[in-house]
Amino acid sequence: MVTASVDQPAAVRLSIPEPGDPYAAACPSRRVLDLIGDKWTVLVVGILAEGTARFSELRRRIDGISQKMLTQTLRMLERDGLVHRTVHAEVPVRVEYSLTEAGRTLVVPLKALQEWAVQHFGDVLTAQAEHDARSAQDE
Amino acid sequence: MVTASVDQPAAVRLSIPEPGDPYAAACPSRRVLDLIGDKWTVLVVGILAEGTARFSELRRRIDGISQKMLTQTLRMLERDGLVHRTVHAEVPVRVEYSLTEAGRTLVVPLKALQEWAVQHFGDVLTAQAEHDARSAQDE
DNA sequence: CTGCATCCGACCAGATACTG
DNA sequence: CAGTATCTGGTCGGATGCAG
Repeated sequence: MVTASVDQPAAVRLSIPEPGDPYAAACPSRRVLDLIGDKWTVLVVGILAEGTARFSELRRRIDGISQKMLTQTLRMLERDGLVHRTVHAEVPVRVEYSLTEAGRTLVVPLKALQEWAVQHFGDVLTAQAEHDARSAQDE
Repeated sequence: MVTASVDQPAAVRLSIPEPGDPYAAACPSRRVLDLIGDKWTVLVVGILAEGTARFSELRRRIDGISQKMLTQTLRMLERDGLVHRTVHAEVPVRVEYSLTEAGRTLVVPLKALQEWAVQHFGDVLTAQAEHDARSAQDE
């Protein structure tokens, strides 16, 4: 996998405005945006923010997620150091997931986003309906 | 255009727990998460937060975005009522984009997220490197 | 219970060519 | 300058079957 040293594309001739400028393709902070770009990540972190949860609990509470996607999301979060995985050597196996210290810091901005979503999705839907109605007329 | 027909899975047999519960697949707030799930959206809104910008300016400042993706992103944001599009009937044509009132409310949580990204991507990269090193050992 | 491996269809996104 | 149209490879993600 390796994150390869992307050779600075010629496109970036401007000095970088800030230390971590997401607008430069080469900037690693882009990877972080990809992280939240995964729609499941937001939901998983949201649940783990409440406390430790088992695999099957996550699966049950996140409506529509497949086993594959949940595993994949958790692996990624683990790799990023945001989620901790604990395997209890019992039979049957019990696996628990929880946020790490770093993971907990992500909760704050994520909650803000979630609240925005809840507060504004009504407006968004209305705007969509109006827009679509107008588009249909123009045909 | 795409807008994807949301397939209502039979899985949604539960009544929706809360007015806007993102954990229910049927809840429209999921669509809002999809919105920010688009990695370009965050960057476009970030630039427009500074003020009006032309198409080519956006294209230039967002390193790596294709013309097609920029158009698509802007159309989506326009449909959602977050971005306003103004066409100046000149030659050559000039088109300007700006955030609507609703769009500006999105800037706040998005900025928070961007700041988190800038502040923590170092930790994330470190965690990844350690994780990968450990994985390589186990082989 | 928790996961990995595989197959496979659907959608995404880049490249290219053309228009007002 | 600011798009639209189309073709296509690549990726995502669900379903299924198997394993520790």
